[in-house]
Amino acid sequence: MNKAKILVIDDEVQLRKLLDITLQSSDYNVLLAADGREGIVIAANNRPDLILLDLGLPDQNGQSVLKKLREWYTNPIIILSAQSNEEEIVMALDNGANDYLVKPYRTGELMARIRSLLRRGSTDDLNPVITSGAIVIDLASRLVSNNGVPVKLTVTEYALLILFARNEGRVLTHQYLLKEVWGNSYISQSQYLRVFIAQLRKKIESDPNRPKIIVTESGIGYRFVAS
Amino acid sequence: MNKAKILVIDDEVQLRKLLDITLQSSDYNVLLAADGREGIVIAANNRPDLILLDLGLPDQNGQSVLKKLREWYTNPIIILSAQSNEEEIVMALDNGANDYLVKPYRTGELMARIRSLLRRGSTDDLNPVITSGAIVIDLASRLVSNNGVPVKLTVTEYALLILFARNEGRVLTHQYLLKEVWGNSYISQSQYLRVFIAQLRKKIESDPNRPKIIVTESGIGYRFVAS
DNA sequence: CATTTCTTTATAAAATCTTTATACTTCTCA
DNA sequence: TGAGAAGTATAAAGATTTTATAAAGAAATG
Repeated sequence: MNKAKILVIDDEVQLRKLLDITLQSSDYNVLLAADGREGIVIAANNRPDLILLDLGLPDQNGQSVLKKLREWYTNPIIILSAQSNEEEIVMALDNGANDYLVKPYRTGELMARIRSLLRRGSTDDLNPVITSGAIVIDLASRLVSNNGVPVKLTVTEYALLILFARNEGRVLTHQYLLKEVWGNSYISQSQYLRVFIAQLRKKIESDPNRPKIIVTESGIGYRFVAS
Repeated sequence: MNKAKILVIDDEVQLRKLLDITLQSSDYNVLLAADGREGIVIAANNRPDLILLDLGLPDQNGQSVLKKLREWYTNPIIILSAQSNEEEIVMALDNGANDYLVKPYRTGELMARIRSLLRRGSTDDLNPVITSGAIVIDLASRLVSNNGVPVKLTVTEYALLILFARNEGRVLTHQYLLKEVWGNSYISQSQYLRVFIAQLRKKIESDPNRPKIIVTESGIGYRFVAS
């Protein structure tokens, strides 16, 4: 899964920095904007997955920034504000905010609310898939298929295939493959590797005698070729 | 546009009545439940567009009601609670709540938050039912049937099956399954898992010796295959 | 207390890994 | 070029690990 992008629009430097650190440590990609105008520009260019918007912005009324964003921006927007009067909250929510937190807010709660909003919105569940010719590797489901037909791989075979797929086009030496899949103590067991390469080819190559996906580089190692 | 249906689950009569009146005057259809058990039943039968859930319920822990609802209910859930401690809020949000309001809340704000949540969502999804071959899992009524014949499952078996069904096609590791169903301290008890998998297969597979629904991925875990 | 469900243990079966044997390919250098 | 060496491919047998299942005792349920 890809890191979610979060845009923070806040005029206070300290708060911006604090949020930056907090969000980064929760493994989000963070974008920062110091005022509404800048926020709108960055949002338009980067399409963040979520926006944290401080209502007490200097350059324009926060509510109008919210409205402008909502003209085209459909992902969640959370309002952070020192204002706790109901009128302001209701207006923000009716202007398209998905949540409203009164400052000082609690970090854990903010993070939970962010998770909650990202959870639903993430309809574009991009599950990472690697393809080479007829074979498709679905990393999230740990599923490999050849021409749509599921291929059953053992743990070791799968580890080997993944390693190849991740280094598509590159020659991987025997030592490297043995070290990565079996561990340091197996580095000299190259016969080992051959047995598994043969098994893998039997399962994914259309003609195992003339391999096109896992190609031998005599004396060095093997190479995974995607078409 | 049709009136939105809102289910209120709250044990206090006065609050329930107050919400009933407030919501009706905002032109919603209101359903009322006095405890978690009743709430789940009404939710299953009526598929409300939104649920207001009071966490201080008498019959069971509110968080567990929330979890049970979330097994199949996908529309917004707003938590109302007297508890304002962060832990409780974070837990509720992570258990699938879309919002959390601390009592006493302001009516106008609650209404705005309801509008906000109804604005997006309302992707009226059909029956939360999962099928694989002859077996049918009705998540809303917690009913499993094999060729139309009801299958009797223990709580643990059901929890396991649900976990599989929600991750159809994906390989679930032993550790993950053990953690989710039995808790962190059971992570290494994989023999355990095998016993329950065997039991489940005996109940739902047409030929338990050649399983087609719960497939073994040797060395890793199991995979649920829907047809 | 009877019944159901959970937990543990034992053992058989299956799948996978490891090793061995042998044939095949590619490379090297007289 | 072609014979030997080095490297590679593959099948298959044996060893090991992982999985399936029954069954018996413990705990929970009602």
